[in-house]
Amino acid sequence: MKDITPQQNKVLDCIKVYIKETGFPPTRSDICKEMGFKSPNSAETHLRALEKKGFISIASGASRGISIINSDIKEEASSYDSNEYPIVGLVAAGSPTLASENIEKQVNCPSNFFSTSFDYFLRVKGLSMKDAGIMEDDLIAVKKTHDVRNGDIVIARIEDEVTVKYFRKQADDMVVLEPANDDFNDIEINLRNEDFFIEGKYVGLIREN
Amino acid sequence: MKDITPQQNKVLDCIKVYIKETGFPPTRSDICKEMGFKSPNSAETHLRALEKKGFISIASGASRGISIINSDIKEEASSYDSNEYPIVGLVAAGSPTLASENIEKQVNCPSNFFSTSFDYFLRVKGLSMKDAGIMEDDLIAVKKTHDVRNGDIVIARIEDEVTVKYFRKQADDMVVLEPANDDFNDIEINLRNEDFFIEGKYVGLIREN
DNA sequence: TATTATACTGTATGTATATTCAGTATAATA
DNA sequence: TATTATACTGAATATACATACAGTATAATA
Repeated sequence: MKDITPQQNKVLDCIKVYIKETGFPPTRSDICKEMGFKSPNSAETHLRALEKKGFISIASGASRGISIINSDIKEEASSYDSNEYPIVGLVAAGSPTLASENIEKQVNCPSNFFSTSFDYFLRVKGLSMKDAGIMEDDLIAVKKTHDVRNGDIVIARIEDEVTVKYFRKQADDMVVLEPANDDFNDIEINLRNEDFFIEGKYVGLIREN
Repeated sequence: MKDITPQQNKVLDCIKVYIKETGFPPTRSDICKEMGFKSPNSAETHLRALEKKGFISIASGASRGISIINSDIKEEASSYDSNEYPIVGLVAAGSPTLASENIEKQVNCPSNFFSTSFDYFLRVKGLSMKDAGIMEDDLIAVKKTHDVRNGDIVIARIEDEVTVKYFRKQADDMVVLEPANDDFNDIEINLRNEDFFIEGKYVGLIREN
């Protein structure tokens, strides 16, 4: 996923504001009015770019069929610096962020709760990161990013499986995911022939007892 | 606000579910599919009734122009009560709660953040509870209470030392504090001749990375 | 250098959609 | 008893809207 451009970010913000104010997404024409465009195609191309980069999804054929992916729509809404963050279950298949049916619930949390901002909570399954103090059913705060360094704890997707592990880039085409538990083995990934994706970075943890 | 009929309630629910799942409101036709109606006018009349009763608003002329009034999200936001909680350093001497000079800082946190209410955060020193996933510098949410049971993780004070351990009452005059780390030994306390005090109970944990 | 991504204007069109009108039927008010 | 609210079917229509096509222009890659 490439970075968002300033103009695309403006369009994305404008969509979020529109939804917040009206309760439903804008049409291409609405976006033009807000942004000052004179052609609906200006909005259209921005939407396609945002879709391609994973910030929104567009329902084909449907009017106003825009939905924000893992957004902080309420960001501007709340006068306090708190947000609703989704708790995503670490289920077997697919990207954890995209599947709306995976959202357990929304929790309210100050947005500056951790030193690093974050996008969602992931409920941990298994004990592969036990020695890092990450236990079953813990909620880990995930920041969506691809900028990870050796030694970071990352949320990665290999094929259809999502996992939390230490990240280590061994070579240009080789990544090793290391568990923090002697009962588990390292996972070696050949980037050339395996579908590997960094969903984000572990920036904090919450445990309810 | 007038009473809603069961059927209207079903329609309202169906709209809410649709928005939650797709990110945008349904058309009259979508409602028909969900509800089993055969005419878009069935949906239309229900929408008008719901609008009249103040449950939704309908933007004239706009497609999918339905917005939910008094939605769950807004209710949650308005009933959101947050508090400042002190972070107390687990320093050598004295009760952790009382010493104001021990307060690292105040953090904002929703009061219903953990299933159990709590009173302050304690910054953990040492690794004696490592196998319980409690690591150095973690913040543990502490509820001030004396009602603890065997197996609970408690914040206890022995003489002038504050510690976090598993609690086990061995006999009427004997309490054992068990660490979650093989490198540490159990602490046996004779209640008759030792100054022992339960500061509170561990109800949650927060870690910043 | 050719190509791709960004960032637009402007026109056109099929269809998705809101919305009205015409009915049928039942239960609850006034 | 007349009226109003509820709960639908079915058809018709103006328009709201997505979306494709045809351009122009600039900056960033390969």
